[in-house]
Amino acid sequence: MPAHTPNKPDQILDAAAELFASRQFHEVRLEDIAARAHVGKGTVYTYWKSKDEVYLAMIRRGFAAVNARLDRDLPGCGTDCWSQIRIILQAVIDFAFSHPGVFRIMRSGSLTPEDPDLQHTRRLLTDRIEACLRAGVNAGQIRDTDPRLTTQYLLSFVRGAMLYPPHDLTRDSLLEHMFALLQRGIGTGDGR
Amino acid sequence: MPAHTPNKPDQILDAAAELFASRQFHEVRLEDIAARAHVGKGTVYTYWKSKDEVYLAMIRRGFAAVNARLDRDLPGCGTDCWSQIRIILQAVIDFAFSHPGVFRIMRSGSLTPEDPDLQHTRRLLTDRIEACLRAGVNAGQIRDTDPRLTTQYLLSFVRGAMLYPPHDLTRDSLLEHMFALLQRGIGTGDGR
Amino acid sequence: MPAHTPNKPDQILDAAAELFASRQFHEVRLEDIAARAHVGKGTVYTYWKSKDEVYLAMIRRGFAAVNARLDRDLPGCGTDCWSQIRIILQAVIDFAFSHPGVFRIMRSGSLTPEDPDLQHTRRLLTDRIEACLRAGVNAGQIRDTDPRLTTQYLLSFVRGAMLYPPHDLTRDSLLEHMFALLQRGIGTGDGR
Amino acid sequence: MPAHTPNKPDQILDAAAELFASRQFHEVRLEDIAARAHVGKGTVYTYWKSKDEVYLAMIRRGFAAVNARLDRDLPGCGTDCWSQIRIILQAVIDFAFSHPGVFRIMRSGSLTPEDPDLQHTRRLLTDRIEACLRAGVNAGQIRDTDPRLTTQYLLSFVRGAMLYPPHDLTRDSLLEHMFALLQRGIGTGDGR
DNA sequence: TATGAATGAGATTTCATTCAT
DNA sequence: AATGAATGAAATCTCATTCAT
Repeated sequence: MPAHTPNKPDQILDAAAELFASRQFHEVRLEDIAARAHVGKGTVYTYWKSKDEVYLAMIRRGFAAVNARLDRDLPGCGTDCWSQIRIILQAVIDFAFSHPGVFRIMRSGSLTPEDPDLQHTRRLLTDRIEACLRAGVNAGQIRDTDPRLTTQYLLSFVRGAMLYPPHDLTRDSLLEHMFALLQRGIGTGDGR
Repeated sequence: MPAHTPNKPDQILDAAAELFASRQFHEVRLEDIAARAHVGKGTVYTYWKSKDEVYLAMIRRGFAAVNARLDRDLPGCGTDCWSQIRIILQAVIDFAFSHPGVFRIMRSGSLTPEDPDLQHTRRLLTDRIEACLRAGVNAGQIRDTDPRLTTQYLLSFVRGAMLYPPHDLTRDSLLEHMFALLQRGIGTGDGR
Repeated sequence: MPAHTPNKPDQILDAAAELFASRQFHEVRLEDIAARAHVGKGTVYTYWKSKDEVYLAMIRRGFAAVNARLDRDLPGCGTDCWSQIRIILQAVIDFAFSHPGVFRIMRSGSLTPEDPDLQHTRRLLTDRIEACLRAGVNAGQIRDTDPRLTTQYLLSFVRGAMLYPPHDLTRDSLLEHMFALLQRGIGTGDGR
Repeated sequence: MPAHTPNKPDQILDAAAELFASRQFHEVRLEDIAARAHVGKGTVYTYWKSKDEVYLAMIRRGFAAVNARLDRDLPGCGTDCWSQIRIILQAVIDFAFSHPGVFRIMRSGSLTPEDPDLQHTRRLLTDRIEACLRAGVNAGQIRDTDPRLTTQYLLSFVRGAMLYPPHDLTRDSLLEHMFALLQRGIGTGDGR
């Protein structure tokens, strides 16, 4: 019995993620999700109350995954804001490349109604990025009149790139392109 | 016949735009669109042959509007790439502020199936931006390893800003913030 | 075009009545009702919001029919309470024989939740019977310590008789048997 | 082992009785019954093989209880038919007050399909009442053209009274009201 | 014997679409 | 061209029942 056997809920969310990634919400039948997860329709309903809840759970898990990655990587990278920004970009880009469909939905802004749980998990991520930018401003390494806006840019960068990607896009090329744009766009050249 | 009386198809697309702006595709009933446009359900079908077609028509109209604005404003602004970029940003931001829901959808990447007509209209816009960037590179005013990617950034910037906007966001503040980021991020400082 | 062609709602309630008469609520599929009424499933939903609503509407119509019959017959039968009781019994028995299943349900006491509309229509009938009994008491033709209770008896009589009927039960034999029991049971022998 | 601890099957039927009393068959989930009886869902299936069987068992138990009461009380009350009728009314009314929901269902006439076992148990009760009435007719104490019908009345009386009871209804007031109606309605005045 | 997670048949309900007017 | 009553395919969701433990 391999230790990494996904439990039922994760197994179902994996299936949901794959399907919602390639089709609109209403084009995915709950039965398809169940079938792909190799469980019965009814089993899905033992974990969530409706198809909407499955959808939300899948997105929440996406944000949680990025947050978990940052929990792991940020503490060890020192206090230099540009190092941190690089770590953040790496985490976001890695997730976006691994789960492009989920990442697109995470930034779709079309969840009605926004549930509080999801709102919270998303805020965790954006607050983190914003805090990093503000720290950079305070340290004189960043000049930015609106870090809140820049936070949104950063996430939207990645989504836009994934949406209509140049044919030779790789994780690294995207990372370097974005990092260069940011460093020149809001960097002060200090910090060394 | 006053010029500002929208004709029936536009009236219907206006209604569709308002509704799709705040709810997912499957949450908007064709009946809702008809009701809000003050026409019968059947009338919608005299202009388009399905709900999907109405959705696509609404988005196409969005891209067409931005393109029309650029047709009008770009020719008169000279050949300086930064002037042109400013005009482009202004056009996109203006549209996004006037029709936030439609703009979000125009960049939603969830059109299934992608119809060729729409693909064409969208290309018209992105090609235009890309051409402008490349001209800047050639003129030595822009340093950019991947103008295609930067084109996507530019549009995604706006979408991201509109999605979770800071409370004090205005057309002008967004324009200046983005323009500054771009000019420092990919500008060479030459060209004046 | 015959004037008595039932309109769609009545046509549907007729079908519902026939089916609910012979099977439990959950054994009747909405599709069966629609099929028997020769309409599409969706048509039923243009008139009522749910299967429950159809069920309630059918019962309300039952009470309304008995009330209508009394509206027609009671005014012309004079003020003698025993004549009136006979008219009432006749109306109730006639309805019960014509629509045994519906009548059983009308007295099933198992509607959850009781909707106010139905409660009202039922009260119209029971109040009428009770008023008749009280008038008889006041006129010295009836001796009854609890006309409210007797009203319930009267309706339950009919239901009980229909439920497990002796093989030779007819409208007339039931009417006479009940009338005799009542006249001797609560009559004073006065009034002639 | 205290004698009043209900065994598991009775415990389950008690739970079923409480639930079926206030809701329609299809509104009660087997899971609800199990939960209220503090047993697992599967346990119910070790005693009966379907939800229908539980329902029937509950009703059979109701008739059996009334029959048992009559087995106890009738033998000792002599041969006078009016004493016996009083005993019968008392038994039925007592049961109806203790288990109003079950009694309503016992007389609901909506058991599908009628199972032979239940039919038998019910006949035991009605035959007993009918026999008592016929004995009274033979003894000249009762004048009744159709004792079978009267038997149904008697049970329906109680049901009707319980269904929409006057606010001040008690076991005794109901007993006296019914007894008076019957005695005057079908009594001959002889027998004392 | 007792359990409750898992199941899927089958129910209700919705809503895009049609078409007679 | 304009309508909206009628439709039924197809979706979501429920819950009686099973069965491995």
